[in-house]
Amino acid sequence: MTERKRQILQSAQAILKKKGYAATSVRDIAKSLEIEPASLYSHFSSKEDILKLTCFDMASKFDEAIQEINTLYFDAEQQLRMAIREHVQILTSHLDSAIIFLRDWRNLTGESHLKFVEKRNSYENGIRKMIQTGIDEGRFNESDIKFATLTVLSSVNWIVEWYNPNGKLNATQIAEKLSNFILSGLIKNKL
Amino acid sequence: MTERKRQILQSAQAILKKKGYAATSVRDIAKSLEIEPASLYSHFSSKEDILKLTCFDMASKFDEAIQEINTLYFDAEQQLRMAIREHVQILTSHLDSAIIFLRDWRNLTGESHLKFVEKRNSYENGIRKMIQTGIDEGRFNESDIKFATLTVLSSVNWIVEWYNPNGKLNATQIAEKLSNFILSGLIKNKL
DNA sequence: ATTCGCCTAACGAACGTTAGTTTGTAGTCT
DNA sequence: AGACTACAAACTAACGTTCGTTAGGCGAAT
Repeated sequence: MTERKRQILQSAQAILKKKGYAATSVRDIAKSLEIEPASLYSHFSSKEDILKLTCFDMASKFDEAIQEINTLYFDAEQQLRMAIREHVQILTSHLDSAIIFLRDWRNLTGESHLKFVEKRNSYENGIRKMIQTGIDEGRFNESDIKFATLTVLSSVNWIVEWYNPNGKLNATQIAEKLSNFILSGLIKNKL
Repeated sequence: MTERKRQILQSAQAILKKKGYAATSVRDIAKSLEIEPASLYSHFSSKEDILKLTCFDMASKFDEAIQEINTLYFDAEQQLRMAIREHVQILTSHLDSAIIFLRDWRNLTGESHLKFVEKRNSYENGIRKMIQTGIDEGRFNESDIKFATLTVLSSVNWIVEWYNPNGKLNATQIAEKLSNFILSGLIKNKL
């Protein structure tokens, strides 16, 4: 990927974040770069190509994070804390891409769509396993495991809807607070 | 609203839910009803009209729910539990509309957009007040109040992404589990 | 001499919407 | 009972616009 391509991609993502993929035209993207629409096709093969790159780029980041965590032999609580921290870190440090990744992946077509869903399920599965381990270790409350997984992911993902890079909470602080919140819902009371 | 109009609206919402507002054409909607695209304009003034009706209909439901709860003088925990239960109930019993409401409101333009954001903030404020009351009463942990509010709403709203009307958990059960999860993150440990 | 980035020009398709008309049905008057 | 009116709901046909994309060329840098 050339420097210029990355530059264009970034500019495109800023608009896609604002307007959504389907509501954004190739001409919108070109305009923001002050080039002609046709010029984009020197860098990308199609509009969907931009979406594909964005979505799978983000998916890889999450993939790497969870795989790295899994190679470390921590207990379930520590693993989950790390996963949340990494997840928040990825979301907040690539906010534009993150929003597109979470909101617009549905617009992927054909094989890309299938592959994406697969990757997403695989990540979800990774989180699920951590929670399951916590239950097996007797540290987490027994609960509907799918429910717990999705609740965890939802609180984490919604961050992108309100996170403000200039706000008073930085990514690390958010991750910390969120971890505490989530884990207090999972961990057994020590009576 | 005539019976036929309601019927068309429902059919339209089913497609909007699947494809998203921006990616759905007037012709798509017409096709599913087996009528001509132009015929839709006997019932709606524009494509956005359909979106407007859907979004503000849902907004009213949430509005009514929170106002009713506020007239009951329960303590913060009870209020929040009721709010979550009602919220889940509304989402799950109007799943198509709910998804459009949560995902596509950004496509509203002009005054509608402004008004919607206003209504949304007002609801968010209602939840925030409940949490604040809980803190003031000394029952909830002190915490960043905005953060807490958004985390609560996020876990609740994400339900629409995975809720299955034919799944093993019904709306009431989900509300119950979710309330427990959320409140265990808010309520002070009784040491 | 080749490649890169961009251009102009234009394509066919799909878009939201309109104007004006037809059809079926229900109620009213003779 | 049959004719007349009124209205809702659909139709046909088309409008101007915007869409994603392609073909082919031009200038500057390597």
